[in-house]
Amino acid sequence: MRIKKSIKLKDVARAAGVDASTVSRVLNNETEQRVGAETRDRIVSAARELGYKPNAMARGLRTARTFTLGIAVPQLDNPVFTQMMIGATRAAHARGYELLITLIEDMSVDSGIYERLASAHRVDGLLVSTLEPDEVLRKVLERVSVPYVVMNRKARGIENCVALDNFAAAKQSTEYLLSLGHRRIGHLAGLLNDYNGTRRLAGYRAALKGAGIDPDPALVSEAGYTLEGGDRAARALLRVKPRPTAMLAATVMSAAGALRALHAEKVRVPADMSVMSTNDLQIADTFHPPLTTLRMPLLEVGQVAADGLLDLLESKTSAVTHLLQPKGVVVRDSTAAPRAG
Amino acid sequence: MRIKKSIKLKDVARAAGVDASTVSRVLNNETEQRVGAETRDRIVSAARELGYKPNAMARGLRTARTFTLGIAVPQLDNPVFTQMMIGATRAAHARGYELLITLIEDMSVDSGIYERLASAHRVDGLLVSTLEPDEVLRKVLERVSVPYVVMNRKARGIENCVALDNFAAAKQSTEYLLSLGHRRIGHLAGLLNDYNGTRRLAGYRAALKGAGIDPDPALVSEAGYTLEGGDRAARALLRVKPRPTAMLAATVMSAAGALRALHAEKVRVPADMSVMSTNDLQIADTFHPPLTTLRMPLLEVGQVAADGLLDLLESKTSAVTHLLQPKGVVVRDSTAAPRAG
DNA sequence: ACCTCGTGAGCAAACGATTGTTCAAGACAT
DNA sequence: ATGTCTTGAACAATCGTTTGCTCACGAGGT
Repeated sequence: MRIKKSIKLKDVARAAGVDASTVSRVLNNETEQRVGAETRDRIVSAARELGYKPNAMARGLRTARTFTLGIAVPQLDNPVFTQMMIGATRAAHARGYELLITLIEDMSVDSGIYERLASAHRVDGLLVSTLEPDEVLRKVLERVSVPYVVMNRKARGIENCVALDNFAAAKQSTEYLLSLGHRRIGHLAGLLNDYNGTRRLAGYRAALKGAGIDPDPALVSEAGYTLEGGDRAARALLRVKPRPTAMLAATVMSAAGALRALHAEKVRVPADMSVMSTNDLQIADTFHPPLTTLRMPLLEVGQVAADGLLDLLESKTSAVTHLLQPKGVVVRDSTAAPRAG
Repeated sequence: MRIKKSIKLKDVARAAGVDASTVSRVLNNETEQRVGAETRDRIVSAARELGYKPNAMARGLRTARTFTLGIAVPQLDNPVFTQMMIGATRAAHARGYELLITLIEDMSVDSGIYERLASAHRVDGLLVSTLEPDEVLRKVLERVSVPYVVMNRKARGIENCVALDNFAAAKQSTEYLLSLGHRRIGHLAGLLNDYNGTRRLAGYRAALKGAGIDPDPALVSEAGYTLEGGDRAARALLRVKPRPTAMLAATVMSAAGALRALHAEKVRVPADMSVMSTNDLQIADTFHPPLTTLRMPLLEVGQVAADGLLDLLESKTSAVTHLLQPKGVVVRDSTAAPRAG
């Protein structure tokens, strides 16, 4: 393949008739350092003309900064994570950083983020998203030698987290269903032992109480975040008497499972049952009927986390803790008022 | 945040009572170089004990190898690209390489992959997937100073490509529909000016001819790769007389659009119309009815491309050209025999 | 006229690893 | 006992940048 000799600082220096150190200072905008205006011009144009790009390795060695962020996610075939990645890459690129991606399939055994990234001086900081329990996460992260921000959860004992306000999400979703006239609303809960799952359950309950309804524990069924889970949990709710008129799913995937179960049981959506999800994905449009959702700023989680991490690195801030708010209901066709009577 | 002093080669050398150069040779398994067995043991255990990890920047500077691959994709919210990324990360990690991700929104203006990655010595090679026309792609890539492999297409004038055999995919899909008894099969084509789209169309035609059926041009409607496109193209096919009994969509997304249109037009699937897609995605399971597809080795595209690129880098091969084959029909519920008569 | 000071730019030493070359010491043959 | 090999390991240069320091020169103050 093509071999092009690369332009070095020295080449620019020679072209401009100055020392390499002077070129370096000019190109790095050292305002404190004094360089004549005319010399500066000569250097800048020489650099542009030659198409000079600093060697990232050399610079990284000298300055101990890589201008690279690591992002560790457990899956790539889940839109939740890829949305965050999109936000993170945008933010990183906008500030001149690159993104090194690493898949952490099992954090408790695979210490990749420590060994490969942090310890090898490949990244200046880490963005981490994971499904592991808090203690496991903390244990891994305490070995990490660079600043980090945890995405999409609030973990005990970890300061820098950017999470979604899933309490508000479930509350607002439930309130939307209430506003349609539903009184018996079932909840296909996420995992009830994790942060996001418990926050959603609390938000759902808060909305009901706010409407003067006493939450019925029989209407909560743990579905996790999968199609199968949603299917199973929806069937469980169908057996409850009196039957609910609406179901609030934690995720789009579990809502899809619910829709499948409802189709199978010949329950019409939305005529006999409304279904909605506390978060939104593009594929909600492909469902039958298209799924009403609450739009959550998933992309912004990545963006805010990356920006926060960079602020941390540049000492513009000392802590990154955000709780991002829902962005409103996306009304599609899976919700309607309950049938009279 | 935590600052840990990092262990350097010199630290290991001091601990083992030898010179840094000797440590380097041992740790890099220089079989040619002679080092006493006892010394070797002492070094290895000292390195392990101290938890030594070579500084990637320093090594990269000296060796002009970064052990990093760049991967450039136009979107991250499209499973086609994320599947390839999964394969690529697995292959890269397995061979000790990291993956630097970059989003190329518009290749003709954004020369990111050249400026930021190749020219700055941040990557040893590039994996590129893009939707741009061949000429644009070639123009951008000819500036790139590192080896590269193009994923998911065969581009004119570019040697190293890993593509899917979409001719075979469309042919096998069509043959499956034929085997169910369908004779009038519509094709929701991809874009007819790109490589994959034309290959699929050809495969679809070949299958029909193989069954002694003369392809009816009226049964081909360009749908592109979107929900809307699939909806529109499906409606067009419904107007053709006599009406087809099956539709072959290029992608899962356009099939979703077709399902939507068929629901709206009260055409039952699969009773009145079979629908299938020439490629598979997880979300096909969430459709109503679940979509019959052909499984394509999307993940393997990334894997093979990354492995090929690494072979290229290590001079184990001089060219990477693969055409990956379909992996069989995934029968779900959207296909059935046509109704008698 | 001499000393001081400010300005602009070069010198040279890092950063941490790799690698060509040199060197010391023991083995062996003459 | 002397010279030649072989073996094991140290020495030192180098990769391309950044950055502390030195230095030359001209201006300005006394």
